Amino acid sequence: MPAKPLPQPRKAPRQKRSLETVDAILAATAHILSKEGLEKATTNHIAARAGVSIGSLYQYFPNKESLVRALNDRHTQEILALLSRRFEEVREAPIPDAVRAIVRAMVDVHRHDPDLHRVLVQATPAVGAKVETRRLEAAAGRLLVGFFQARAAELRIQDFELSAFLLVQSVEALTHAAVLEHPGLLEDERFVEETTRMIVGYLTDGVEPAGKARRSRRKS
Amino acid sequence: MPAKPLPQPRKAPRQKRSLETVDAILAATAHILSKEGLEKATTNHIAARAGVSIGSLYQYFPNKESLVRALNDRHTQEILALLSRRFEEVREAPIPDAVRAIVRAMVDVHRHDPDLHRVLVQATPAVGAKVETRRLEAAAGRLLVGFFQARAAELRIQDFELSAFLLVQSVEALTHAAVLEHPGLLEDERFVEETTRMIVGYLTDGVEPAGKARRSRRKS
DNA sequence: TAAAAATGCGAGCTTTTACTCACATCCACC
DNA sequence: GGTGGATGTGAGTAAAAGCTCGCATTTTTA
Repeated sequence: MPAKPLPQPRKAPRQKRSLETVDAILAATAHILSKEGLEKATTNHIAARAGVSIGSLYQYFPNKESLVRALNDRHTQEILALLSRRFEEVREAPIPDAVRAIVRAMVDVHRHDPDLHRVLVQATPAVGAKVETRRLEAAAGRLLVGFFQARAAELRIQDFELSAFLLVQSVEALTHAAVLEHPGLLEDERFVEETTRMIVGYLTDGVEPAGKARRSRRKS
Repeated sequence: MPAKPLPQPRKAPRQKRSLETVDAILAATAHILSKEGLEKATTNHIAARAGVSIGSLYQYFPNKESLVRALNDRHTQEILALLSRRFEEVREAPIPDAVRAIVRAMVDVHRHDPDLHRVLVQATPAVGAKVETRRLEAAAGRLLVGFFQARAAELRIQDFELSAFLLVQSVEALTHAAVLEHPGLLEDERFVEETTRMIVGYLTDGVEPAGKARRSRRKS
């Protein structure tokens, strides 16, 4: 992979007028991506929809990639902010409640604008934005590891890093797959419940509230 | 999304000579995709690398998409064939062994040519080939559901379809994430073990060989 | 209010790239 | 060996889309 030209970031908007321009451009990008798809998202089309000239667009975004990147970054930030908050909230909650809250947070984020998320998932690798996704996954992983450390006594997992990787990837994939293939699942309580059950089982050993432990004995 | 023109499939190769041509084209596509990336994979470049004229390429592949599709289809078939075989083999194996075998199969498939897999994962959504991936997931899901039905007595899951969805998506995501971000993990025994443990825990209730059941009692 | 800076404009340039077509060559079959 | 179908060729076409640049307009500043 030969190094890309690496375009200089354009000047940042300073006046109110230009801030609105940038907003309009991003809004148009999001709208076109989610309603018309990636291939219809040409810079000229975006500029037109934003009610802005193509020249103005290139004053703030050095190239097409940076548009998708900007949207993706925003998305990424939102998710991370929400996750941080949730992790804070459940710091001392019972494990099942904590896990459920985190899973539900992920579902909620994606329920907001499924179309946009779908296209971002699809566009992100094509553009160079895999980096951002990776950063998000890493940050989420760190939050999880922190949680594990604080609650180590209640967990039976050994390698926190590895476990965090498994869970981050699984939950991300499940919400994405739901968005892409079974949008209905995002509204389905069972989806959150089963996912929670899987994770809690992995982290602890069984979800049953206590004492109700079942022992299915098989041939050793 | 307006319907695509849907290009007619070109004529199939009949003589040995042309079969070799088709092979060379596919090999070149795979090579360029895995070594130079998606954006370098122009039709002219592929034809050149294959030692074939651009005209010949278009005699057998109606458009660029169909090249990536053909590769992806082949990949998909391989995975499905391997999975079918493995599911057959473990039909009566203890659950943990069965799960481990399936997980390992997925890892093995991706270990073969990680670069190609990486690019396919990245290129597939950009091209229309999401369909094929979905078909694979559906087929894998059916294999899993079949397994669940045969072994229902040993499982505590209720909704086989939903559980199959969770597991198919999780395992696929984990192997892909490993390929993309931590290629080393594919060689790491712990990766297979932890993934297996997560799944077995979800399916049954705890992996401990029997009698060794642990009861971590928490505040109800 | 005048100069300077920031912002906005959009015709059109440039490059890229998928794809065609008219023709040459090879091979099977009689 | 000759005929017709299969196969191979690659210069060239056409369309798309990213992006520039010279200039107009608005806002800030002094």
